[in-house]
Amino acid sequence: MNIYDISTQAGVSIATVSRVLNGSDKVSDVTRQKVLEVIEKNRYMPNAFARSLGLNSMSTVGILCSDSSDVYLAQAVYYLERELRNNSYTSMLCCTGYTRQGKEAYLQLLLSRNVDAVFLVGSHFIEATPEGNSYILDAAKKVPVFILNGELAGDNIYSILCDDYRAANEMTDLVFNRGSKEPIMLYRILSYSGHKKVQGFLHSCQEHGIDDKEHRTFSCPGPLEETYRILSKIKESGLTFDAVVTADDELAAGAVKYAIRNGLDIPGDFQITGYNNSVLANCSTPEITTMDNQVEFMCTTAVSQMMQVFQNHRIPSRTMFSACIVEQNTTRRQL
Amino acid sequence: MNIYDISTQAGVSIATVSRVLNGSDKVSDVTRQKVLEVIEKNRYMPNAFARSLGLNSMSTVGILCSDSSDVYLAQAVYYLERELRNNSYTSMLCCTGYTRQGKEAYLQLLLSRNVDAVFLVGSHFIEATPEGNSYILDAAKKVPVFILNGELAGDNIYSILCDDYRAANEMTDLVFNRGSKEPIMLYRILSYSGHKKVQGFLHSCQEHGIDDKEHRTFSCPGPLEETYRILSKIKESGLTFDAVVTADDELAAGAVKYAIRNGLDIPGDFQITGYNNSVLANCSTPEITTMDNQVEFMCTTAVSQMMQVFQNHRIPSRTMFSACIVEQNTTRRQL
DNA sequence: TTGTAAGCGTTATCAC
DNA sequence: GTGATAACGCTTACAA
Repeated sequence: MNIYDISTQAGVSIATVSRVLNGSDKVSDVTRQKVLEVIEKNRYMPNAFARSLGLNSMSTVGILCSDSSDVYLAQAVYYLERELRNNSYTSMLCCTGYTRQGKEAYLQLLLSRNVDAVFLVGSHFIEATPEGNSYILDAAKKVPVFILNGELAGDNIYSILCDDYRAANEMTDLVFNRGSKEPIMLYRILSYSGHKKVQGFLHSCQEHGIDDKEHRTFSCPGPLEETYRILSKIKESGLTFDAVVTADDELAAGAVKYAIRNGLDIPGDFQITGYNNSVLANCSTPEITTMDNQVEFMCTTAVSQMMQVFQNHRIPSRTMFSACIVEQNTTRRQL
Repeated sequence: MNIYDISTQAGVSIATVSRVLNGSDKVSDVTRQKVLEVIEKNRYMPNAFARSLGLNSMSTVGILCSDSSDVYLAQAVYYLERELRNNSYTSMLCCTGYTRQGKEAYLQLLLSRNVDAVFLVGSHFIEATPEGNSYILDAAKKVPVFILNGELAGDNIYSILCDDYRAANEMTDLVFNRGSKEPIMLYRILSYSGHKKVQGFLHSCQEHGIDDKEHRTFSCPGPLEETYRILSKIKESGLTFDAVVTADDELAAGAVKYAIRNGLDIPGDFQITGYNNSVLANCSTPEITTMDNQVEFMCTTAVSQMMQVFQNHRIPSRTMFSACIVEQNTTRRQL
């Protein structure tokens, strides 16, 4: 069943059928009615491939993320997809893993499918060296690229990101205000946002006269139990600490485990802060003080920027927004 | 830059270029080399739309799920996407929400994009009445439909699901064996799998001589704090219970909260079991005994079944696999 | 082994 | 308002 069959049955040309399908007003009501009837009767649906070939677009965008089962990224993917669909775009999801190779290959894959735009979700995508990011610049020659929670300067590239530096700085300030004398920080890796968070932590330490601050940040890329082990090792090494500022809620949950297993009183002896305001912060008991980095806002902003770009509006190449602290029971005495 | 440009530059016909692109062996090495060179030089990529129009396929499948930010569904989406990509298919993700309307609309949307198959992830898709599922049967007339963790009989429909009845039954048995005298059960809603889990719980209660078992199952669709409230209410109502068997890890985390806030000793006074073996089970302290329902296996199986269907192999319309208990510290005294 | 030409099912530009 | 007809860029018989 194609447009020819419909045109024959309705006694009109395919051009007219096409006009009806695309809501052109240059069709008489009588004709339109007749055509619609035939379409309805046959449950005809126009062929998407032929349509895309003509229009050179399938109203589809690519979402690239390292791992869509990560609680934070899963949220982002969810909101992105919702907003895109609200704007009549469908989403192709590609999980790249964390290797440069994967990221490049799957970006290529999306481009080969002629997507209209690409969203890179998560700061993992940005490498430290310019050559490391050349594949993104290449992609941007074909379609607009939106980087969520990461930043890269370049033509046709738009970065939408949370001010992680300031957020981590404020979070560390909070911990000091609540009585910590010697906090440490746990982060995953020094990705774009990981780096910012560490800097924010260090700056707050500086302001509060912590001398050995450079030795108070620790990478912890592994799963939950590793967080526990790393904290135990830090303790054994002789470094003392009374608060753990972390780069995500899972790390914080690991720190809660450490505190409970060691019989530490939270938040009296030991404060903990998370990041991302995810379900993990609330699953934990006590509920973890965390940072709401506004994933939903980030995603709606990104999609709305995409729509603007498609309408040839000029938009800023960099949009930064602030996060806000959600204080719960790992920094504040429970009510 | 299209196939004509390449053919001109290489001094061959478009048919030959096409053959090279598609790895046909009916091309001489010399010609192939020349063509590949030109392709390389121009960084030519064939137009996906034209290609799909000719082949009537874009090697794309639709993944429909109610909410991809749900920890369990996010896992499933992740594994599905990975397996599909390994088999050279890309994934269109559509989150439908929980209304019948949404599910139907987005299934239509995917079909209108000419996907090669559809995956329905989560038991929410199956309605109690046959009319409620007619839209799935309709879809199956066009493309194979794979239902993950749900079941529906029909031509071209394949159900891959975990034996939730047996799993819940075994989990409840475990709780009895560990000394519980009066367990209760919390479930989200009576979806296909929700129903099975409740039945499994009831059967175990039956076996263990619990008389008022019908009054010991409770729906708890809301977020974490609601679980706490519901448990408090049950307590107030006068019903006593010493174990909570739940239908997912988040419910279990809520039960842990309830126990801790009430100063109950876990697992001595109070046992808790989760479901799904998600990160939430391990984030909690104590770590929650949970059910590994093998999401990864489910997804790889589904995708491999899809590949078989595409090769016109006959495969069973229903595949059920068993789950296995991951016992942790909410049922067993910590080592 | 290579080339010619006929689809694939739309959209869009012209005439009328 | 409507209808021919030419793109769109590929795959694939069939012919050579």
